[in-house]
Amino acid sequence: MTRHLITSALPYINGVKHLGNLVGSMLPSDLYARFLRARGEEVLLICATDEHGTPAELAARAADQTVEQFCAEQHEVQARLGEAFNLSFDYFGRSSSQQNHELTQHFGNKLFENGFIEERVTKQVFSVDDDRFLPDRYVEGTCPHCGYDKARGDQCESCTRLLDPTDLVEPRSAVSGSTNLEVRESRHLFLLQSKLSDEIRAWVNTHPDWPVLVSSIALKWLDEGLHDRGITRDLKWGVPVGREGMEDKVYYVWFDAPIEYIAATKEWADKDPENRDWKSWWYEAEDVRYTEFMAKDNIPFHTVTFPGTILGSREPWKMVDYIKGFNWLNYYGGKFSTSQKRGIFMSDAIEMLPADYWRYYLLANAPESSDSSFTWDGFAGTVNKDLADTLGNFVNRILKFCSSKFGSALPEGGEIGEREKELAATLAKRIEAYNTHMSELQIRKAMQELRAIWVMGNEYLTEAAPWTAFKTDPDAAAASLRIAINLIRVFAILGAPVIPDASSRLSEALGLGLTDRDWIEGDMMDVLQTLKPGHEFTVPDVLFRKISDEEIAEWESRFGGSDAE
RNA sequence: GGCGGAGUAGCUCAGUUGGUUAGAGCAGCGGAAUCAUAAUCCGCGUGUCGGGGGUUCAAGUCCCUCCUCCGCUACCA
Repeated sequence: MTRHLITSALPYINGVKHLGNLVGSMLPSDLYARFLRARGEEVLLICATDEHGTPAELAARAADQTVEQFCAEQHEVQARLGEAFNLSFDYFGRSSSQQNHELTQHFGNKLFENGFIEERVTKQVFSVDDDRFLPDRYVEGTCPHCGYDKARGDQCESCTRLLDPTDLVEPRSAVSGSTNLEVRESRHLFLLQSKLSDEIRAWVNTHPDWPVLVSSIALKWLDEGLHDRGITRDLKWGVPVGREGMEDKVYYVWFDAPIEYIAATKEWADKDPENRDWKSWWYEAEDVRYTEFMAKDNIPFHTVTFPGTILGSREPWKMVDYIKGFNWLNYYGGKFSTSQKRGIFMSDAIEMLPADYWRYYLLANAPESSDSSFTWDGFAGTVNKDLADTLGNFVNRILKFCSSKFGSALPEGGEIGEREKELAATLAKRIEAYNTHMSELQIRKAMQELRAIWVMGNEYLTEAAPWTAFKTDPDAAAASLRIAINLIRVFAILGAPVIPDASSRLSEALGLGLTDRDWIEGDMMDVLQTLKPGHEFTVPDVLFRKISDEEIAEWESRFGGSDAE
């Protein structure tokens, strides 16, 4: 049977991630993994923090910590937030792990052996006072074209012209402001992507099923011609190149980060080597289907750069089968931004409301076909209407009514008839559509279908009207209540990949002990009669609370989310 | 500048390879019901499908052009 390897783009170590990061890779990867597990599939879901690079070093410096300390702490913060949002990673690794050092060096060496790497001498800006080389964008100065005094060494944000750091007038270090800069020569390894271009294109062409967003970005890069790319940096923090004459150099973060997908799997296996075989997932893994999740900024690295690394190794490593790419989640017209403190961060969100509220809203509004917008109004509307009213209130009304009229167990008596057959038929159709959308990763459509399934419960109740039937024909009321309570079980199971906490509470209320391997299958008439008369239940607390207008107003002002901004 | 994505009802969005009166949810209006978190269910949409031109028996869907927004542009990751 096919095994499913799933990876989420690695969140960068540089601070808590916002809702845009969450919905752009981590959350949908979790949804897919949970869905597949429930269908009985073997799944390995891998994520990790991406810890190397200049921003990590500077963030550590700003926090007055060593970069090792900083990364260790931030990794823990992100791991805990992942747990808080119920992200069911089988392993959440670190790109700074020993395993990744070994694998990154392995790939580097293979590429070298196979003639895809060569050394070149480059000229780089060196900041004497900072005692470090500076990436182009960490050199600031006055733009020679427009006079903007905060132009960066790679591009002037004012006139958008591309620049070279040496073009800048009065250049200074963006790290310290020091103007004591020199241009020094440095030898670096270059990945000869131009030699691999045809192979990469041929590989991309074997995947016509990819979303347009993904393949168009990949082909664009290939059509423009791949540049040979420097894959080492003059930094101390990173994977050492380990080559003679390059003792002070590390691999570029974008070279080692995707390799961490493999290395994190090894980290996972090393925790329990007797029972876990990391290599079977990645090497000659013919029975594995590999799906990657990422936002659109990551697509070139996963469709071109990383595949080039693997192809150039001339070893049979697993390459991605399907890529699910996402657009941006915007916040009142602009991007969520860490540096500008715009938007909502995972740590803020989880303090305000439980994970399920965010999970459902984000997935129901996932930016699949284009950028989508977060608004507080929309968020509260979705939570209140879909979760509290349609789903939560259904559970509440039916269990309260049953318990007050018949006691806290499924009542006996009555027979099911035509109405229930219709319900079963519709339910079967909707579940099939839900399964299809989930399998095809049409996330918003899947959420619409899930919601439609919840609505069916209320429709059924309106038609069966047990509160009316009870007065004249208690048996008929009992029969429809049994069906309705069985629907709650159906909702608990189908909703588990999306709102796992609520599903657990429903499972508990119905005394079911559902696991993440349960799913709804088989004849729907049987499904709707799974729980028999006499089966006991408890009435849970309100499943989802409503968000008030006052809260919306408060959050809008607290997070700067108003159109008047 | 180049490349890519997007502009569809008040709001958020669907609209397969061009084909009957352009759809959903929310909001709004009317009705039913009263078990329930004042929740539910039913009914109601004359929208220049960004503007203009073209191809076609037929275009939101193809072609050209213009406008607007967003992203990428390879040493931020």
